Amino acid sequence: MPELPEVEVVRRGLADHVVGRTVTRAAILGARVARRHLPGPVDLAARLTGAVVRAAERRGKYLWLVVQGPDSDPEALVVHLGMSGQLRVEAPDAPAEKHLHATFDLDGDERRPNQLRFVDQRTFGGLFLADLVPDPAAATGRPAREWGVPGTITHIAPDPLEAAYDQGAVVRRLKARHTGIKRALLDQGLVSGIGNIYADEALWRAQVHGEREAASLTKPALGRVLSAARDVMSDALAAGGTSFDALYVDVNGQSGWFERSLDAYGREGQPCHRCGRPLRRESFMNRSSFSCPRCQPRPRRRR
DNA sequence: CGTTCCTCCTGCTAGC
DNA sequence: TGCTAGCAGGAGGAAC
Repeated sequence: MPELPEVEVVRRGLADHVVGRTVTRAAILGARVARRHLPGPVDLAARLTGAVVRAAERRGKYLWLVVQGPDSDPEALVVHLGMSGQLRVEAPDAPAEKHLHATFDLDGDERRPNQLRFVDQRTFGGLFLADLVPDPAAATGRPAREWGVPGTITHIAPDPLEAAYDQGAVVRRLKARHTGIKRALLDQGLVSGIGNIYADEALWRAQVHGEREAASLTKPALGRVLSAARDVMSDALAAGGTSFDALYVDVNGQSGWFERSLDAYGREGQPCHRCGRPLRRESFMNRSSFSCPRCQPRPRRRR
């Protein structure tokens, strides 16, 4: 499942293979992939045709291409991969994938594949156009984003790897949250980019159970959780960023996933890498959570 | 506003 | 063998 590191690998691939090129033809296959583009798929395709790709940007799990038509201001083609979305760069005559939802032909460069494709099995992902606005989360005294951010995703908080991220501010907001720390980590309005896998990894590193009430943790403990989240995603990016094929903007998440060294997620019954106790799996928020019964004791009262 | 719950979707696996 | 149920889960919106 693509979380911040996987999406960043995709963004880097787009920066290498798509930025600077012009969309000569756009095709949206089916309405669902463009459901968040309110004017509809025909409008989306029409507005992309002839646009130049200026940049590839990301905040948390959201990705966007800065695109600019010949007579218009730059705008954002926002892409969310959902659970199974992939962006690939391929030859236009490559066989259509089973769950192909959009194609974007890119202007001629005979040495490079020249069709960007959006493929998504579970169709939680999608594409839409948005105006670019100044980043409301820009921290004073830090470099602002050159192109701004899409206006429709200003509710998404900065992620731990970007300049606008302010860990102290997130700690202060966590101190006011009367909910489980894991639930809070997954709230993209508080800190973005963390999904179920990296939430479990961060909590394992910080030795905190996910059902501990956020507000009940000390500020230093909250800081350790957030630092662990930043570090584990940074480590995953370093490990996954090296192995993608030039023909694929993303390896699809799979090869990065298998090579990743996880300490908690999916390790039910396997020994804790710190203390040796078998890890447990708990069902929580209708999804699985993995933790060490010794290093991450459950809170006495729920939450 | 904060918080919780539900829903969207397909493919794979476990169990009968 | 073939069926069903359960599971995976990001994010938005409804409901309280």
